[in-house]
Amino acid sequence: MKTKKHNPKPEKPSIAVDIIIFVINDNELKILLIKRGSKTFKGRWALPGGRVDKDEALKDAAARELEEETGLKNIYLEQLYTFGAPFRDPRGRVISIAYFALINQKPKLFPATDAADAQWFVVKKLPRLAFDHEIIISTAVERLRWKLEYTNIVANFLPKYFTLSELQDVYEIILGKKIDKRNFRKKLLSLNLIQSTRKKKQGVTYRPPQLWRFVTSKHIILNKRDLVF
Amino acid sequence: MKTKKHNPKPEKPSIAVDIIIFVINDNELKILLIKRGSKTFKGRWALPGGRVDKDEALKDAAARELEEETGLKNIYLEQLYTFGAPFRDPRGRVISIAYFALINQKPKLFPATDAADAQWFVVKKLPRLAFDHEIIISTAVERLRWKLEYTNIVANFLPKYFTLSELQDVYEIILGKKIDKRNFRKKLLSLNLIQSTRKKKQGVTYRPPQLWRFVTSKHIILNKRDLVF
DNA sequence: CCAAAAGTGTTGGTTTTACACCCATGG
DNA sequence: CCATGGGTGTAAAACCAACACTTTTGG
Repeated sequence: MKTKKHNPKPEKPSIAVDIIIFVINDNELKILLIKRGSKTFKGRWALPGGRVDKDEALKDAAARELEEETGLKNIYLEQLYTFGAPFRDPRGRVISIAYFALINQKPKLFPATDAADAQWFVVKKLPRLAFDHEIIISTAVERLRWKLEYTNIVANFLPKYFTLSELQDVYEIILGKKIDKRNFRKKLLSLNLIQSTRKKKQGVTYRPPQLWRFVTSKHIILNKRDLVF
Repeated sequence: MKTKKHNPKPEKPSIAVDIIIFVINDNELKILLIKRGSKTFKGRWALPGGRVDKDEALKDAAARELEEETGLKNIYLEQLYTFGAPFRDPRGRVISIAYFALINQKPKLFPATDAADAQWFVVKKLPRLAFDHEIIISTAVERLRWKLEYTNIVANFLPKYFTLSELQDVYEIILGKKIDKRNFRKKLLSLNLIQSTRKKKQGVTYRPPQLWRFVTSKHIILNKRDLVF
């Protein structure tokens, strides 16, 4: 084989970021979707996202879009994957770098001006989506499940203080299966990711559970074998 | 917080793909680097890569660049990460989608016309590199190690028929540690990824080892606990 | 018969899984 | 005293880590 000089048509596609914002609410894993107001895919639901500014880092663009929709700053954000199929956007080529964010409560929403509406959807019951957003979302869910098992990423879904049952609930909701309570506690405690505060949850009508917190808010990658339920 | 309509300067950066081509050779993990002939970073070594054509899928662009440099087709290619820091390229904004490729032997090289040279480098002893390519490479090595432990990706480094020692060598080289031979065999055989051919390797001056092959060339994701040495 | 690498099992320790009852509180 | 979820231990099975000698071939 001889090298053919490759020359044709280098193009300048548009660059966008799309964000999957995950939250746990009402015992469900949910994501935020925006109802499209502009003509392409008008009325369909889509991931929040937008253009990357000049001299703006990709992650900063994602953080900005996140803040514009939710008002939240300093949120866990991770680059997911880059979607660049030639005709994924009917208006012309758009390469989208997808990020996902984890938040610990539903914020008030500030739907961007080109959106007709914004709503939280249970991940297992999504409406029809615009573009290739189904694939982006399922990639994100897969990654989330995966990282739940070998990082301390779960911390981002919880308030500063939480009970072991609340923590277990998050695992069960995302992994989609029941975990034995004793085994769950044994394992989590053995990892030294969380520590007991000496406080108890107030105002419950049953035996008050202890409150725990994560030892660190840094992202920790566990030993591969560690967190498999 | 009120939604500020976000409008300023959406730009059209250039899009490129960069490829980390891994091979195992002389008991070392190596990658292909290109010596830059054009003025920016002239003389420095860099990853092979190039522009994405109009209507060309990102992975196809990576595959094309790979073929242009090596003549190889139908190679395992996986999207690694997207690097888009605003000033990573001094000529202007370039967003690079990095892919990595695994090949099972050094091919003849066809250095592209804008390259002064192309060479294989041991990953642990790289020269100074252009752009942010150190970070791209270390991200790739990390991913490779990780995937070695929970997929059958290792198959791509081996010829169709191979011995168990050759397979073990690949693991040891990439993971950078010795593995006990008996435990290695026990575990690998229990996974049913490989099967014995009834043949033996010819022309060796010692007890001829059995030849094995992978049951499938499809990418398989193992049970998380499975392949940890 | 020598050199070289191939091939092969056992044991002890650790981890995982499965499983059920009593406790502390508020009403 | 009832309802509610909180909190706790044990035993069997599976898995992992450490370890050394015999075999087959070519020269």
